[in-house]
Amino acid sequence: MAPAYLLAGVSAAGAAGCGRETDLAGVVCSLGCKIVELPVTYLGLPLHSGAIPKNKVQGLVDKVVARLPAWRGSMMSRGGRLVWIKSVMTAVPIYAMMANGIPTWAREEIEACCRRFLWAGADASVRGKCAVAWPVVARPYEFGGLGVLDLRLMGLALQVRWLWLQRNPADDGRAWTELPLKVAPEVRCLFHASTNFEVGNGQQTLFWKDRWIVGSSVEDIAPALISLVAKRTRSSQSVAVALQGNQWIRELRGGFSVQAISQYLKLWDAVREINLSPSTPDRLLWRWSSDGHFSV
DNA sequence: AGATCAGAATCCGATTAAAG
DNA sequence: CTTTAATCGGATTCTGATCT
Repeated sequence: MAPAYLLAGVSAAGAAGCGRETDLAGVVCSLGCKIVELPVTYLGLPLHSGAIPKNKVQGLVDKVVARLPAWRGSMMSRGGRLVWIKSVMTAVPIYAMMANGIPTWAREEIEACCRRFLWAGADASVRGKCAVAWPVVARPYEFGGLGVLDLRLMGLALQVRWLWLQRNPADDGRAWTELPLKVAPEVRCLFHASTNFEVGNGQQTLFWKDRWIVGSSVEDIAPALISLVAKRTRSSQSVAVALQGNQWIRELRGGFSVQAISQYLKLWDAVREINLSPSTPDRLLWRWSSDGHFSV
């Protein structure tokens, strides 16, 4: 049996009284796990009840710095240092970026480290030695860069991956699928802008938010109409439920503006043509790849 | 050869956003 | 509602390339 860790704020549980303590002991007994006080390092990552403290993140930055060659590249050509950056330096933070994401300051410190190494080598200062700005270096060759990984964009992509795994109907059966996922708003925007749903039985697709009507969402077609729907409904009602006896129309509350009426008619037209096929599940498609799959 | 220019990093203060 | 952190814009600093 795989070892499991039950992580709990022991001080909080202790304050709650001994009744809780015995409950806890029962859980520990039946699960065969142990109790650790937060914060803790789990699978090489800092785990914390609140925000991850700065010194834990600093440890990650230090790990990248430690990967600099001992002689600081004084014996390496600039091309050699570039290869080192691409294959070693930028690979170190990938794991942490995938799990939690890393704060802006940490990413900038890692980039500054790579920048100093590439342009200045063993010299301490990089001022005035950079041939081109770092955002240019971090572009693919075909866009005039040196093909170094852009850590900000890679971080976004790695976070989008969680949303993809959560929403992909072809990939269900994950225990955390129904749990709320905490990602940055721009990650959600990127996911929304990059994905289409191909509706089958309509159970996995959100009627109001997802892009499922020939590449656009209800939000795109009828922005004025959206405000008449309860927030909770917007983020939970599936296409299947909404189309069942035109339930979606009953979700519209409040007075219609002229604009809303015209958008309502437009949406009515678009939705009328949709036929669900109960036997096929919905499909989630990544718009930027030919096979519709997301990969990083 | 010396002056000047261009491009980039870094520093610093002010504004804005988030957390408790 | 206050404190703290993040972000932004402008000023400064630095070096190599170019011009006179």
